Amino acid sequence: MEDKAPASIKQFEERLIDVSESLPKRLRQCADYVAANKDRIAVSTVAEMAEGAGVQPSAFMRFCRILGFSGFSEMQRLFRESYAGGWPDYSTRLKHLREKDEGSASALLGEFVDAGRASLENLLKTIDPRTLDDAVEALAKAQMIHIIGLRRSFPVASYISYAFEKMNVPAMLHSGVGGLDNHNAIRTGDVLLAVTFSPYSAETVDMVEAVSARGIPVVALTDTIVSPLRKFEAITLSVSEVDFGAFRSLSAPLCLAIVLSVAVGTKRSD
Amino acid sequence: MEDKAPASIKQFEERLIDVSESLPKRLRQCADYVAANKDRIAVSTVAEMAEGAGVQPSAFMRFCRILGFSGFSEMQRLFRESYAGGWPDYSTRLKHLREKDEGSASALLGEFVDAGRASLENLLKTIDPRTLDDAVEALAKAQMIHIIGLRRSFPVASYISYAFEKMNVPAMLHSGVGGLDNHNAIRTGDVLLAVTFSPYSAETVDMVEAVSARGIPVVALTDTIVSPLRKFEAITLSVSEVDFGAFRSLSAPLCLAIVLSVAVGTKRSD
DNA sequence: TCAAAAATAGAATTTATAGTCCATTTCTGA
DNA sequence: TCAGAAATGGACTATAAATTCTATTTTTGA
Repeated sequence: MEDKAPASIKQFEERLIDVSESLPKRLRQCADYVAANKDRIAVSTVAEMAEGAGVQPSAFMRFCRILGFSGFSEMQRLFRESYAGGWPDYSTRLKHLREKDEGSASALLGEFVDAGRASLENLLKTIDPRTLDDAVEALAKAQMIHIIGLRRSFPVASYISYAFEKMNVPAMLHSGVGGLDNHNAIRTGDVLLAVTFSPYSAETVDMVEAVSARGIPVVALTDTIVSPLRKFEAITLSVSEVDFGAFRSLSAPLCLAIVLSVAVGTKRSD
Repeated sequence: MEDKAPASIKQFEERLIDVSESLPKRLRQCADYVAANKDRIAVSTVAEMAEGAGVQPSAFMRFCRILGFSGFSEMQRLFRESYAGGWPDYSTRLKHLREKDEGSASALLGEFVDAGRASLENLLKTIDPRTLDDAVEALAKAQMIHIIGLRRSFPVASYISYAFEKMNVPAMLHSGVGGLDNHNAIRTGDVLLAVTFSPYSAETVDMVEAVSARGIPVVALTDTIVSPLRKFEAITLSVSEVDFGAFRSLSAPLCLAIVLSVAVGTKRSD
């Protein structure tokens, strides 16, 4: 009843405060319980919420209506969506895009910008500061930093290499030019910084394996936890970038890469 | 199948890593999607998860079983229970990071993420759709696309090169390996795609000049309007990236680069 | 104190979602 | 190349959850 449903958590909270003054007993219990347990809404059933509030499910339903929702489900949707951070569903959006705008370049731009922003936001949420610190620490102590990252990961690797050079950090980019490998350049006291994303290039995985076996520390920049680099003892920073079609904009990995570089550069200059 | 269900997120992750090596295609997709979107499990239905992973719901069910659960619900319960509801939203989280020890790696991360987001937003506002279309048009008509971008711009250039190759667009990256230039590879009918940001590398500017004089079309990806490339007749896409300290995260240029690549690739395949 | 209105509890119904089954396709190894 | 095994897609069923309905209780105000 009343007007329309809150469209954001903020609006929801305002509405809750508004309304809670003038509520009868049971509905008041609902309001109090919800206020204290907002985070449960996304993952509970009405029955559970009702029990928590000490009321009947039907009472809880009435409460949802008073807040302006059509029912519990609608209210729950608000919380579920805002939780997952609005990770957009790209495969379907891409389909739409194809049909609608015939993939006009500016429409594409909008999608990629969106994907990039979501990825960056997610990066902030998922990176563990401790692991990041460990990675910086390890790299800062290295005599020399070896960087590998091929194919899709090559832009990231090359940017790290550029940044290190600018900051006078001794680093070597293993780009495999001319098929010349330089595995033997990696010596005790050095650290390997490996960048790889699905599909993981065999060369990178091999190098990590070989180097790791020799007891040389490895810092890995990869996607998700199922990356093959997990097998080895490496300090692993995982970043997930939203796919859009077959491509990713690399925003998040690059952002992390530059942070890593600057942090290492700063630490070393102390 | 297998033994018993994981009893914690940690066990869940271990299990996921364990099995993910040896999974067939569809189940592998499930594993990858789940690894990258763990937070979604608590608030999604099987149908949604399956769609996200690009598989049938029944395949996703099989996947849950392989992980040791009796079905999706049991797996979901694990995540719902351990769901602490931790959403400090993006802006408050960012504030925290900033306030926390200045110069720590995570604080830096906050700054770069923010800079990246701002740059992307700005990109959307400043790109002229007409110019973008012109650029796509020109590149799509090219017999061969030559790409140049050195130093700071090299990651962008190399990513474009990667994307073109994936989409079967004939392209050549002029990376200057070994100081071997291949200026003569650029022939009538080709187009040059030049990427350069301040400080503009002389090699790139020279190449644009030479090529432009021969009447070969040039598409330039550069920053601001004072770029030296302005002198030549080029289709110029300008992107400004927010600086943070001496470095930029390249989010915006890369985003534009990938859009350009995908648009060109799509157009050519018609 | 009593009648009317509002609120509530619990059962009944509807809907959404998980979970199952089997025909078809795709791999694998001789 | 082919037979057997594994994997897959999609329709089907069972189940759990949301929602509605109504009889009963509680509150309100004259």
